[in-house]
Amino acid sequence: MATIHDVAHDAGVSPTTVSRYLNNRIDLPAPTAARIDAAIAKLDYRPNLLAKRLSTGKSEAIGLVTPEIGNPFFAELAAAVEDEAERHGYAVFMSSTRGDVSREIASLERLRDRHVDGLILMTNQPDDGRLAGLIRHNGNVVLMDEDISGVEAPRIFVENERGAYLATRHLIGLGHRAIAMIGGPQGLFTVKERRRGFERAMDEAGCPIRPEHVCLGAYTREFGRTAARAILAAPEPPTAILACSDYLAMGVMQELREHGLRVPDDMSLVGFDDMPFAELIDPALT
Amino acid sequence: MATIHDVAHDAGVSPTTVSRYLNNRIDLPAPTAARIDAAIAKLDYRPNLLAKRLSTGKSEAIGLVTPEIGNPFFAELAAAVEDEAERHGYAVFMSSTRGDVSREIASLERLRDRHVDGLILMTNQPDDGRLAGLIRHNGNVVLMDEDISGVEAPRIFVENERGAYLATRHLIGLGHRAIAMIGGPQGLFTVKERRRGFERAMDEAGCPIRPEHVCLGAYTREFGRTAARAILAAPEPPTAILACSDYLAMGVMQELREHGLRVPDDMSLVGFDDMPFAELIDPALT
DNA sequence: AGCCTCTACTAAACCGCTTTACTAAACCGT
DNA sequence: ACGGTTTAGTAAAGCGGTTTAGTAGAGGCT
Repeated sequence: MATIHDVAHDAGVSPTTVSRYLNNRIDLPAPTAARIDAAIAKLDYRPNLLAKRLSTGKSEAIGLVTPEIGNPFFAELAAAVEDEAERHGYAVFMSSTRGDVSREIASLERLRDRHVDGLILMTNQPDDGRLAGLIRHNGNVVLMDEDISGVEAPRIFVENERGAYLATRHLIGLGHRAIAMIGGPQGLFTVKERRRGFERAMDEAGCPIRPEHVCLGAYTREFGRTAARAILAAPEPPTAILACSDYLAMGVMQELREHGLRVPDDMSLVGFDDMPFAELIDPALT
Repeated sequence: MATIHDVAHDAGVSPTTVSRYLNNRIDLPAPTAARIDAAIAKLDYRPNLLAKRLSTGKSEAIGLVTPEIGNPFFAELAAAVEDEAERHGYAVFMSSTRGDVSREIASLERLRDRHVDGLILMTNQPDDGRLAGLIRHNGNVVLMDEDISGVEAPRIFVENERGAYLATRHLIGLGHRAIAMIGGPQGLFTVKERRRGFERAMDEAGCPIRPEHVCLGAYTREFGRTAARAILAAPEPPTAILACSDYLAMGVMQELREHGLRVPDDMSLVGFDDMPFAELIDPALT
């Protein structure tokens, strides 16, 4: 493959000139520029990215770390990230951590090793301090969806508290007073916030919250089922459930169905996230 | 950051020796190895990947090109690819083409530009020859899910013909004789194969296929709806539909629902792909 | 004429690692 | 004692760009 030297030689200039011309760091007289352009076209020259990166110290890539890329919620975010990155000439390295901290750490090491210039990090479990430490040390990390405490980094979140508040208001508006809430892992930022929104709505409406109607555990369909089972077994079951993710809601729905309960006739259900397929299931998920 | 030179100096050897030692290209006496290890630990040395890549000419990354990473079918494949790549120390650069040929071409250019060492390519539309040409020229491409004609490349496919055959047999086994088929874009490998399977099953059972019961167009939910509408409007509607992707099936389901038809009471429906959420919708998608 | 400024470049160092070709010294058998 | 082999390395040339510091020559001003 042609190198910048070949181009320079063909155009009768130095490699420096070609490099600077290609990077818009120099204004060349039209004839010279034309000669370089011609040489590039003739030799089908493409700059060697590997060399460029070593030279500049930039990898022109960002990492996108999600708990599970196969989860439509994250996949959709990933697609959007990729779109924007591409617009800026950046590549996106995606990885799924499967809730494994060591994989999250590995992605931060990729950052340190200059594999990527920056990282968009989404986690879904409480941090034991290790992530926070690494992020502080490396910089160039943006947190998304879920917070990591003790970190100074740009962060982008859903309005968790408000979302849960509105969802709960919705159920209260339908006449429900005994409402259960199912959420993700205890200690997680989104869980706390959504719970706060739920509690605020309930408080404002003067609805008591029974402790056994609040189930926290994981943002998985399986936990949705487990929690629904527990809630149904409670002495005084609720008439509505706020599931703090659509995955949870799907699990709840399955469990309800197996108990012969119909949504929304026998039990009202609201999800959180509005995943692309939420509207496809029957009944469509609120 | 420490470089290989710093390590070499600290350990009292040459950079060559450190490099060879780290790449297992040399057997060093234990004391020397220990000195190098100590120096690495002391200096917290991490090889500069950018430099390594320039030197070796390998990017240690592969590209994964999907029509839409937000589509669970591809997202799940992506997660599996990532798993395996990581096991081999490779990163995965993912991209969604949105069915845009120019994006598919761009990904092949990344291959040429050594952005990635190889490519796993999934397309979902017929190629006009441009892709085939580029692939032939670049090499190191693996085709997945969908074929591109005129290309010599490793390829991994679903058993399309057999899948459609079995699905159709299933419907026939339930007593259906008038079965419609909805598929993706005309000319696509998977479409042809699945259609062949459908036709074979129908032929074997002696069931006639009405031309207006075969709708080809796109692997989208929207086309599923359109096709279902057309099929319902046919003079003699079928009693069952084979939708050649779960996305199509979802569209069909929605349309049926809006027509007040129940699945499977009023119309049988079988999907293709077994997407992760296929079992979650109600009724669960066969 | 002499000095300054501007244009249009370039030489060479550098990024940090890999790899080829080579050597000094120790060992070994006869 | 000597030639051959093995051990334990090393020097230096890449890989292909970018960038800093600089220069030759033309033109302008006094």
